[in-house]
Amino acid sequence: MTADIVSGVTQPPPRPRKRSATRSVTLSDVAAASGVSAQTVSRVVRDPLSVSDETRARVQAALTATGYVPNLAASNLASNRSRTVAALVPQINASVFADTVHAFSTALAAHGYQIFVGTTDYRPEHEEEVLRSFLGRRPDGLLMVGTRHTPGTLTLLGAAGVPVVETWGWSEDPVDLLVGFSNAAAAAAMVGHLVERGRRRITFAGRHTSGDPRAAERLDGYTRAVRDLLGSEPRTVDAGPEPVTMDTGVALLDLALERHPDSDAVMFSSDVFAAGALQACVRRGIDVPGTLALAGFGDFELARHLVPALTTVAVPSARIGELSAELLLMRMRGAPVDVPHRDVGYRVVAREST
Amino acid sequence: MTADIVSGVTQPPPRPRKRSATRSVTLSDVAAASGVSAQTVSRVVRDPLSVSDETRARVQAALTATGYVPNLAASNLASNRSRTVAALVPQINASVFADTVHAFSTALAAHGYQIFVGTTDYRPEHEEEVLRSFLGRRPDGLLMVGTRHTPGTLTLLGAAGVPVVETWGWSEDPVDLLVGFSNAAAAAAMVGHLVERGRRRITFAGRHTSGDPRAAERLDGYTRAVRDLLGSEPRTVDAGPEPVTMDTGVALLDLALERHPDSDAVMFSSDVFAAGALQACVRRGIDVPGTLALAGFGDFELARHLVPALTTVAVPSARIGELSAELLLMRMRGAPVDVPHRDVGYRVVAREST
DNA sequence: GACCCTGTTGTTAGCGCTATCGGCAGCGCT
DNA sequence: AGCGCTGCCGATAGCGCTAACAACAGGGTC
Repeated sequence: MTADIVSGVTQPPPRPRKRSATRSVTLSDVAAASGVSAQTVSRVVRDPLSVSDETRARVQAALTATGYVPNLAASNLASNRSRTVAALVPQINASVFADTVHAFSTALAAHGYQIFVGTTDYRPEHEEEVLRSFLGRRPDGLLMVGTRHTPGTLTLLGAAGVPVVETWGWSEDPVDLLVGFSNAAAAAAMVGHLVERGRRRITFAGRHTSGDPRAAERLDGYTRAVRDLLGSEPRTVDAGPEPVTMDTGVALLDLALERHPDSDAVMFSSDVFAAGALQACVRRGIDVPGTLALAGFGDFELARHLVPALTTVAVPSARIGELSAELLLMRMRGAPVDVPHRDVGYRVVAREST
Repeated sequence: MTADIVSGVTQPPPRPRKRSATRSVTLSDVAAASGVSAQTVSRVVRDPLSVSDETRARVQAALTATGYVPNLAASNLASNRSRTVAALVPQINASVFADTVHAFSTALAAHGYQIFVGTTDYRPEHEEEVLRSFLGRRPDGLLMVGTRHTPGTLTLLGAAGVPVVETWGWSEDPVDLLVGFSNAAAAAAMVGHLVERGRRRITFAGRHTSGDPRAAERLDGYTRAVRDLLGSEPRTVDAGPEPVTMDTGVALLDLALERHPDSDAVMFSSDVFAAGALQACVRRGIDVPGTLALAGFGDFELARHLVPALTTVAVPSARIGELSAELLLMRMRGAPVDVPHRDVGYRVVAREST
């Protein structure tokens, strides 16, 4: 509009640009209200002790008076740190992973990190997509359930250069950190237990062909153990892409009884399946463990309450979350991690159902 | 731009500032690689059709060649939209809420939103803290479980000016959107069912004094119904701050039998409690429903599998998530929401345990 | 030819915050 | 007085992206 004459040169008229300005309180608002610079307010927010008592008090008063809420996006951008950690799990509503995530989240929240949870719905190709969208947030760390990944996932992880913990499995060649146990060994141990209880015709029932690598690993362990201990061929039934529900467990039981009618034990890849099957047996009057022994995996709370109580493999879900948080914190701080791969083990819990 | 002599005034020489530059690929990297401006690359990423076929192809090639992953923090800051929605739930590992969150998340992910989940651990004061940290991300929308909030929470919500859906309850005076049902009415309906089945000495067992407003509302509904239908005083037992587990359910059963030994029915504030109690009865040889009727709340999958199958109140958890997403999407788009408060109802599911 | 479209691309100026450096006072020591 | 140090605070320049506008070509209309 008005072209002013400044130092003899015509300045281009500064056009006012409109932005849909955020309606919220900014650092400079607080700065103005307390008579200091924005930088000082930022210091009060992030490291109060680096500011004199007097100034701090004044700024803090202004902080509460204005109701300032920091804009983390701006903070991330400026500091190149997001104070965010992403967790990639197959399902939130699967309680085992929920326990891990809960412990992980609690431990990290204590250090000022927020946790993003993403679900892959047991679809490996989905993992890549979710990961990509998460990396857009530039997380400072990453937790993943599983140790098997697509090449695309590995490329993304490599390019991102973010600390990663893989969990719930075991690998000879982890991406970075690893907190887990051998699903195969755990399943083999369960076979050992069943054999010890005199079972000889053990069937494995799970969802091992449709995107659950952990179930597949358990199947491997089962297969090897059956061959080693009993010298017999594996007998398996598969749930395909069916969801991990008690209904599916009942269906698996039916399948097992149909395909392998001489089974004297069925071990499931999850307590959820086993619980469904167990209740179905009770309802039908199939004697457990007299006629048929049943075993699960995971040691959900449910397992010990059922009648008969369910034999299962206990896995320290919450411990996995805690330990993952611990290792990740060290790595994010740049501290050396002495033992980056931790085996948390498993435990066969013998109960009434076998 | 450069420091030259402008209008006879010597400009101070610009010192080069060092920043710990992000190692990752930026828009301008891609722009340079494909010979267009950064803005055009941005357009290709966000709205491919606004760019000519030829340019788009070239840019997309560069995009995959460089492995570009957008920095969402920068995007948020510039556009003042985060494409993020936050969900505040009491617990992730409580499967009912997990179903809601899952449905919510799935519905919104389809529209490009990412979901932050935060847990309050059934502590209202914690809600405020979590909310504050979430608002730092400037979410475009918010889902909250519950309709009762602290004044501090309400202030935060008001100042933030973000669309909000309250869920899992009912309120005469919602903050904004509301997708839920009356917990009180649902509990009353359960009392009605029990009375219909001939029960007269009904005990309510729950966790209603320690930060679970929904359990408290159910208690209210129970109390009113008992007075109205039976003209008797309420009999209740409380779990205090104990977690919502089957163990606690057993403890509640013990408490009920001790305090109100003449009870002919116990209704629990959650299926988890009821399931624990039910299995304890089976184990102890207490005839259900002969001696004692048991009822839960939530209609978890477990309920219909138990023997005897558990009578409960079915609540459309997933539907709540879906509908919330729907309403929130409309509001976030700025579209008018015709019916901003939706009652999704409940349903008493009579099974063998009563 | 003047005019107004439409479609496509580039330019500019931030969004709100923090890293980095500079400045200045106050102190202790030589 | 001179020096260095520490504690505190402010000024400046971005972080990587997008909104808003500018620019321009090509086409049609009158």
